[in-house]
Amino acid sequence: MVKVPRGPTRDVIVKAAISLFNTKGYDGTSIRDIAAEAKVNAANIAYYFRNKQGLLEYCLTSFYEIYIEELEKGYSLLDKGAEFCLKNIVERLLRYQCEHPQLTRLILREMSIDSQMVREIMSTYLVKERYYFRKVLEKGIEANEFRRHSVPYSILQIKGLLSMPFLNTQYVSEVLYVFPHEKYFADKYTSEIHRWINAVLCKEHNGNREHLMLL
Amino acid sequence: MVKVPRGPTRDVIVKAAISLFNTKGYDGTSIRDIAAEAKVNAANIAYYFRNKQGLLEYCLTSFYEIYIEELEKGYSLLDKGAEFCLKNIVERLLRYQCEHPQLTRLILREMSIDSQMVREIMSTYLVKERYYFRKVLEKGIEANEFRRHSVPYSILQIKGLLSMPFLNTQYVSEVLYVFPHEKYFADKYTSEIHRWINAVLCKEHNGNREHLMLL
DNA sequence: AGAGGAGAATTTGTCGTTATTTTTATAGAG
DNA sequence: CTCTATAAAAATAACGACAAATTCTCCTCT
Repeated sequence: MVKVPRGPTRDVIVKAAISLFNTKGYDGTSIRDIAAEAKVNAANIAYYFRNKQGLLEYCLTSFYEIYIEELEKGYSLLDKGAEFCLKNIVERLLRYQCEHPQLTRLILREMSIDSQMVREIMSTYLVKERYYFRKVLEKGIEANEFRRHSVPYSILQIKGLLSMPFLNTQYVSEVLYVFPHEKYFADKYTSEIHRWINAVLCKEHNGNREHLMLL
Repeated sequence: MVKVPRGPTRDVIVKAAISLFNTKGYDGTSIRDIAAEAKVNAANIAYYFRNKQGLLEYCLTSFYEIYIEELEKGYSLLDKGAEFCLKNIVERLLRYQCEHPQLTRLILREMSIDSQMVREIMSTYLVKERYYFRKVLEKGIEANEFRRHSVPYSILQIKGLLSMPFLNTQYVSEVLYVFPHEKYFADKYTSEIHRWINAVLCKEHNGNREHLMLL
């Protein structure tokens, strides 16, 4: 965990860094770029975050701290039923990701690189994430709410459904064209994933067969 | 399209480049890295591919040429029904991607960066890809095979399902643990997506409600 | 006055690229 | 078959640009 001095300059730097990492990639962004974008001196970044890697670590951890908190809030509802719990988790995570689309995209991308650095930073969070998902799905099968299915595969699918909209702007732009108000996107997309949960995971379910048309 | 001299050295370079781009990212890989990995001199890369970007272009286009060909082969079966056609497309694309996991991952990652370069190289192929998917889905709705649904959203989902396994090795490793023989992964995963097509897209369908359990 | 935050300059290293040279392969003439 | 002219392929060396990190200097508060 990175310990970082506080101050208004710090937040300006973080904001600029996230934006640039997002559009140009971590390796493609220089400290000078960030300094220019944030309108601060390059040496300040070293002061606040020790070095470039420290800045990235701070961005990632500060995001995932909250992300896992949201996940845990949803998970705490497991006693109200696996389906309800899973849908709540999906809603929370999606809303949070929609509030931080740049970071979400950045993480998805940098995670796919074999740099030990990002892997190490994230691995703790990812283990937790998978753990909670697995518990919910297993509980659902146990409680006869969900059909028997391959849990790791379903986790992979859920994670994919949650990640997709942030990964490829080309495809998302088409969806956003259909859902023009971005602020409603989280809600709309949440309900789409809920329909997926109904159709693929749940056993026979009232309303399961309703039309998928949203337009 | 890039015109590139032939020769055994060229293929060695391409192989090394794909491997390194995949693990370290395009910006994170230097021409010297590639040269070292391929055990050739750095200047040869410039000789063969003009410059670093030329090398990337060659990697991407040579992949996507075949990718689109496979897509078109599947699309040509549209008169045999939208469901059949879509499943065939999925099977082809997934098999092809499984044969080139590194390139698939590389493309997914670099596409998500706002570099005009990659975007420009890929845009033609992506337009074609979306066009074919859209046609198949619209045909399916028209022919009353598929339920009415949001086509752009479904394309996003299909594309996501196809991309997921290559994006995040952490999650995939769990799936591969379940399906230990990698060569069968394409088949297994294809059948999972087929089940998705049945559950989410198709109207009432015999065998639709069978268990999803694969183990 | 002194501590700590911010800017400037310097150092060191690496990047992509190019210009040039050396080696290898190919083909034609004697 | 040999020798040489010619082109292709590969290796070498070096340039200019810019990156990150470090150090030094200046400024501003209490």
